[in-house]
Amino acid sequence: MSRNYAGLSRERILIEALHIIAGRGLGGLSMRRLGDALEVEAMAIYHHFPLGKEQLFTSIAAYVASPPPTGAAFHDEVGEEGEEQTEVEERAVADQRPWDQRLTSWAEAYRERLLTYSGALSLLAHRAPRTPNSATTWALMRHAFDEAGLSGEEIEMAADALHAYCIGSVVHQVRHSDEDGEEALDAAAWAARFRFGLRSLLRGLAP
Amino acid sequence: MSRNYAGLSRERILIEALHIIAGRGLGGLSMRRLGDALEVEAMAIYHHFPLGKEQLFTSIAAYVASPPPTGAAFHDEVGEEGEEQTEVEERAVADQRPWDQRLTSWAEAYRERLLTYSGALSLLAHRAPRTPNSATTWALMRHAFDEAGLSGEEIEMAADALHAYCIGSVVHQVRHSDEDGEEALDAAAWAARFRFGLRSLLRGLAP
DNA sequence: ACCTGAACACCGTTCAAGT
DNA sequence: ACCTGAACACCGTTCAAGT
Repeated sequence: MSRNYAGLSRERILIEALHIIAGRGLGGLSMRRLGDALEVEAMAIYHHFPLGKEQLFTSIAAYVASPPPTGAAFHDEVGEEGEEQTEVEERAVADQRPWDQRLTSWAEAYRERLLTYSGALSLLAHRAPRTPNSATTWALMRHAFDEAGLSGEEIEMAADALHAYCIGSVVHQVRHSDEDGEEALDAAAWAARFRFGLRSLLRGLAP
Repeated sequence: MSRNYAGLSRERILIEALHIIAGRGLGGLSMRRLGDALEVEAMAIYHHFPLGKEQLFTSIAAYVASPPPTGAAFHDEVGEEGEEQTEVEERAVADQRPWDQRLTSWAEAYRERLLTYSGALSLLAHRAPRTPNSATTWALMRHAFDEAGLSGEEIEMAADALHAYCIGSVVHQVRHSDEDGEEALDAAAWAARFRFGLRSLLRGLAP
């Protein structure tokens, strides 16, 4: 074929990659299959991800780990503050509920997102992307844990613990929900367990 | 070569695979490279792992996630109670320290093991092996959380939360310790953060 | 700039064959 | 039972070429 300006973009490639991962698992994602799904030769992808599959993986990890209501994750690494981001930050600060309710909302949204893209979960184990809104999350944490009475390094440690609990909960659920065991838990039961542990952790973190 | 009875075994293959993962990462583990390291044709591995690489991965996950002082993880799936296991169980029950100290010891040992084989961490996200001593761990949890005052389903939820926190902490550390950020944490700092969150979680779990 | 197509080195797995 | 060696389909990536 002569011309094939397929309107390829990083965003389209990323979305299609997530489709394939959702359908056939992470191992089912190959550059050739991704090219087929995009109706393009596989090699065309390298024009948008010059560093190849590893770069694609990193971008997927960034997309999954960040909770953007807009397409903030697709902005280039240059950390220019988009309008959406400031908006999110303002909303986070404007939230007048008590600190534990704010963190509960954040944690449940984060869990939801990780669960939605659970097929890409293993990518998060070795890739820490510089997500544009990680600063926003950090601001939210600092604000909430400060209100809770923590100070200095305690805030950092509490934020780490909360992140760890969220990621670990989803990993734990994904690990065990494929089980054929006697009593397999449904989604609601897993959510209840998540909230139980979350409540306990937040209670224990407050001095 | 005519004869090459290389004394191959599931255990030798597993150990060598972990070596390769430690040195070159999970992506660097190929059947052919594994064969080379064992001084054997790659295809010989299929005699010990007939289901191929997927079975090898599951076995690695089982080995990493189980804390056997002996080689308990290599026993066949047939759940015969080995002597070592009963021994471990007795030791766990004989531990006279308060419940939170017992769980702290368990959690720190679990974390240590996950950290030792952190290269295989992503395998744990999608494989829940029937580990021989998972029953032992469960007994320890039940005993400890029962002593803490939890009852019925609360004990299960607390045990899940503890597991989730441990896995998530290691994932979080591995994700971020490769960072080139301004203040990279050393191993001791990460351990301190782990203990801080663990203490908080256990405190919050007690009624 | 954006995409193609052939090529290269590597991969997992099957299968018949050797001892 | 345990391992070899050739073969097959597939993979990631490079590179010269097309528009």
